[in-house]
Amino acid sequence: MQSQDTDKLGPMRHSAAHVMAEAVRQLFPDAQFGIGPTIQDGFYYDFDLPRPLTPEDLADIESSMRDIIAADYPFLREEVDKEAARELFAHQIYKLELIQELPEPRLTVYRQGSFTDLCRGPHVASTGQIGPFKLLSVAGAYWRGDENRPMLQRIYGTVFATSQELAAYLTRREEAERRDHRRLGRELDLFSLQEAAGPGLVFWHPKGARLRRLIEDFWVAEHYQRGYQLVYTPHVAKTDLWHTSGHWELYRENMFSPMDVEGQEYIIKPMNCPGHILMYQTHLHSYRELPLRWAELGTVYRYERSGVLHGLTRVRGFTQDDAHIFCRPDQLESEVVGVVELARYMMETFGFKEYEIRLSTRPEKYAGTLEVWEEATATLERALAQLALPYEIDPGEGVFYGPKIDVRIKDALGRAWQGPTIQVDFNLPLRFHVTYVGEDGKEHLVVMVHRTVLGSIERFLGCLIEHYAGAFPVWLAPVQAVVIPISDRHEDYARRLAEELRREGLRVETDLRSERMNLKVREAQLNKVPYMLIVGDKEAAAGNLSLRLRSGQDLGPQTVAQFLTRIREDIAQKAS
RNA sequence: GCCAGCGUAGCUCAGCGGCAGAGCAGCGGUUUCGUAAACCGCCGGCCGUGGGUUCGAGUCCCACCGCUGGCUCCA
Repeated sequence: MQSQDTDKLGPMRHSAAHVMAEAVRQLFPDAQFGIGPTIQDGFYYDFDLPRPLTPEDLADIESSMRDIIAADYPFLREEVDKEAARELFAHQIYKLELIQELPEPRLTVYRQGSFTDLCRGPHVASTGQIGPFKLLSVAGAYWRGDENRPMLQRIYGTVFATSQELAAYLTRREEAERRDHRRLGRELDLFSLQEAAGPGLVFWHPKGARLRRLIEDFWVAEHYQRGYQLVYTPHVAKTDLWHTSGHWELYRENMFSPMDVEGQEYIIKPMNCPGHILMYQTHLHSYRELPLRWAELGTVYRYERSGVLHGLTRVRGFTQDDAHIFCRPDQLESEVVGVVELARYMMETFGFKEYEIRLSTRPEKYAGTLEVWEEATATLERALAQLALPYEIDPGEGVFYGPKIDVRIKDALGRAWQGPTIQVDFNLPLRFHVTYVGEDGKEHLVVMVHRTVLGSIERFLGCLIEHYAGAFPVWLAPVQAVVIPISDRHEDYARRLAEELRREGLRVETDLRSERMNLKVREAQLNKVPYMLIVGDKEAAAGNLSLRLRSGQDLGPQTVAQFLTRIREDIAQKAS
């Protein structure tokens, strides 16, 4: 059923793109046309127009599209040779470029009504078969994705087979907006970004800091348990170090400018690896010591172009949950397995049940020899096979210094986020001459693995906020319970109850404002506090509490012991 | 960085050449209440910043800063 729908949806969306192009040409007869493909949730078409599009234009285009659809023009497929195609699109510079580059001698064009487009198809039989649609937004897009080429105007739209599905899609977008971490970050008072400080720099408010610390504590405990050791390294280092590492040459565009300190140049670190390597080199290492797994919640600063900054997910200062594993070649496979297992455990703990794994192989520009690349890539494949994990190969997408495994996690709305990454590095051990003394008494180059499981704390928290829609499970909730007295005379009891629970290690607040209970319940609910403990005459007399969940459920009277059992269970399970 | 849009009170927004507004939040009071908003009052603004046009500029123009949606890039 699903596949039937998607089978129809593709041609429908592609056809809608053609209809949109026709409508745009009605409005702008001199428009130059780029390409108009289908995408994940709809379609787009790129145009070169004499003036910028306005929201009113979108409405006009939509109504022309409705006319074209109502007229039910058939889509006519036609095969032409390149010469004929060039004539057909004689005034369309972008189409001519496409024709020029297509390898096939014969091309296809599709006509509907008065409009003809170069297109492989397929399309629906006629414009009338296009389902309910909506144009969504206008954006600039470089021709062929190249920032040195002209910028075209792209219109995004979507089509569904039924109006119910279209409505469901639009509702899903609204839901995503409600969960937006930037909005929830403000509403729940978790973090802020401030113009006075500069863009892309995050301020963690007390509640957000609490959340962050809880995640970091969990992260630290898991790492110690799995044989990692924690380290700390400085935030700045002499520019020379970055020359040695190769970052100055290869990563400079992402680095902040050097600063002068007593005539020496220093740079704020964009990565943690050189620091770990310097520590490694403070003494000789025997093959018996390896692997060394050094982890650091390392805060790095990278220059990002202003236009790419976005909430917590793209910032200029962030903390990587970084680790570098120094190991022997024969240890690489088991180390990779260990990292993937750790990553999987952490992701599942945070409620991410679905993910996709990609293995990126050797790019065109690379460090090291073909042999090491092949060996390392094969090792990564063996590790994934050992774990029986399905994965896709991304050819040529590896970093210049080694192949990598990327994990993309899916959140509660099915959106994909960049999660754990594991990268083998052949470059830095060579550049810094990072070695160990082997069984044979000789020096051997270590194999170095860079890995993160959360990516960066900032981005991960952004993702987590949206995943949970701000309603964090009890073990992560900045405030786990709020005690709500019904009237002033229950204040003492409320205080004592909160104090008792805090002594049990729980994060409990009291709401002693001179407000009605209804308001306090409402606000606790809006703040997504998991438990509301309501206390009035009956509770004060009985020494118990009345329990309400943020789901709205009223569980009635509970003893303190009952509540403790319940919440401890939640915390232990890292559930709800 | 590029294209487009947007910056008015802490937040959400109205005002679009002629006296800066509303709701919520905050503060003060009244109310002491049984599971999602009690009532009354008060405070609150270099209308993002700088320049220009005009008798007069939140309002029109220019530049810069920031944000939003994309593009490119990315943890």
